[in-house]
Amino acid sequence: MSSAEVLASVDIVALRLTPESQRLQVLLHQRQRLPYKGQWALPGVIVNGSTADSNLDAAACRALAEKAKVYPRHLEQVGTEGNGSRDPRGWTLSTYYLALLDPAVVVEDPQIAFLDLQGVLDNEPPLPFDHRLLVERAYERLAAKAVYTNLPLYLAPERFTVLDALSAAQACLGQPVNNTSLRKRLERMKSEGWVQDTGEKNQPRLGRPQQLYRHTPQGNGAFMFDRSLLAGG
Amino acid sequence: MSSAEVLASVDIVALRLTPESQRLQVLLHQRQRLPYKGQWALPGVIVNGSTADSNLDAAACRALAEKAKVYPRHLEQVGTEGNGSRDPRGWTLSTYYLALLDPAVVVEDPQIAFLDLQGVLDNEPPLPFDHRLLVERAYERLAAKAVYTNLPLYLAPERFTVLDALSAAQACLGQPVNNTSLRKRLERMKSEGWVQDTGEKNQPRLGRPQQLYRHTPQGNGAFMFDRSLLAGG
DNA sequence: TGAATAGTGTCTATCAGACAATATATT
DNA sequence: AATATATTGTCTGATAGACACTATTCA
Repeated sequence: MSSAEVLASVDIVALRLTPESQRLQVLLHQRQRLPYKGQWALPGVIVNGSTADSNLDAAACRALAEKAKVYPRHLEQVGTEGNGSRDPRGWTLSTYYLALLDPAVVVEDPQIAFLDLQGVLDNEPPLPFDHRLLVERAYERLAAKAVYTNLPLYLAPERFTVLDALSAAQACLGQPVNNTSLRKRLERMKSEGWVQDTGEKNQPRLGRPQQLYRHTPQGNGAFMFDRSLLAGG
Repeated sequence: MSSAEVLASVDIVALRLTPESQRLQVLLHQRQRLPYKGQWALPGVIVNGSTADSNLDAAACRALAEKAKVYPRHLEQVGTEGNGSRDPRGWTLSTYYLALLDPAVVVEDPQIAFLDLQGVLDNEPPLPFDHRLLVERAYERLAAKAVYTNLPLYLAPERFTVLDALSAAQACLGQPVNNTSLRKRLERMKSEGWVQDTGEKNQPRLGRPQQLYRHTPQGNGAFMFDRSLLAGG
């Protein structure tokens, strides 16, 4: 029943905001091979299979580049699932990553699509393997980190307004976020060099123009706040 | 250079507090096989190799049970390292876990030892493979979570005093923790059922007796506080 | 001028943290 | 009584959050 080696793959849960910045979408790709040929699934590759990989993170980048020609703003490993039932081919491992994309990314490949995250979590459409579970875990990671880091900003446009940042945070958390609190967080990040005021403005259909900011991460990690955004429930 | 399958293992970074509750120690085991036979290394097993594993978590439990006959209070997956240079046998994957042990655990097996965590991080003794890196990552996870969860309590004795909880937190964070803040956290946990007052007391050599508490987790996750313990720097 | 939207200022509640005050034991 | 330790209470500071107020545009 068991052998010394197992089939190992890397799967990517790549998220972006819809153009209206209201909802999250998952990048899926239509499988070209068995099993589950033709179904929408997470982009992934076999680790160090027909293509050599220097390490797992490189394999993750390769998966996104090969399958979707997309380069993420943020990429982090979430976990590894391994058991004998997730893949009909036998005992397999999948290390899965959370990737956050620029909302401006375009994909013309018809085998690639962005589907509504909440739909996927509700099994619409159902994904093969345990991909729905992987999506859920990756989203949980994002939601947990959105409470006390700037992770949502990696989903906002290159130059963003306060409203863009607010929408991103709300999409990550799945609930309303206090406008004042978010502004204060942006202020603090500005004073620490993580956000810059571009000086430019964006004119909405009506009303006062919106200031445009730019996200300028100082280092690899995320900016950590020392309080939860959801303290008051 | 590459094949369809890779060697996958699970390694455990199991920590406990020293009897004086001042420092953390890592559980290591003396390797019985090549490579690195005779050296102190993390306990681990080949996933679904000569022994079948229903899933990765089960393999992690098996590693601890087989190698050290130890059962952790808390076990969580930290990450997976995979590359061609970490193991002389070729391209390998290791999924590594953080395990928190009761300080009362005893191990009589001479092939098992608890070595000082800080020493191991300083390469004393040097560990084979990339085990030092895995230890570092697991400890980073613990330190990060100690800031806003009750994770350190899983390292405290079954019935603990405020001082025990304080020592555990300090050992996890690697820096002093405010006594008042910790007491208030215990108060809150008590009001939410996560800590119980046993009514018993412990008499130190001198001075007022210490109240003894018991840690009673309500569910699988950790208790989350909505502020950092280290907000003031 | 009025509607719509953006941005600022003020106040409250909560909790980390410093520190003083009190309680309970041993010698 | 003196000392040591634990525990309680008081005060300050930072910041999330609610909300009122001001600013800037278009129709």
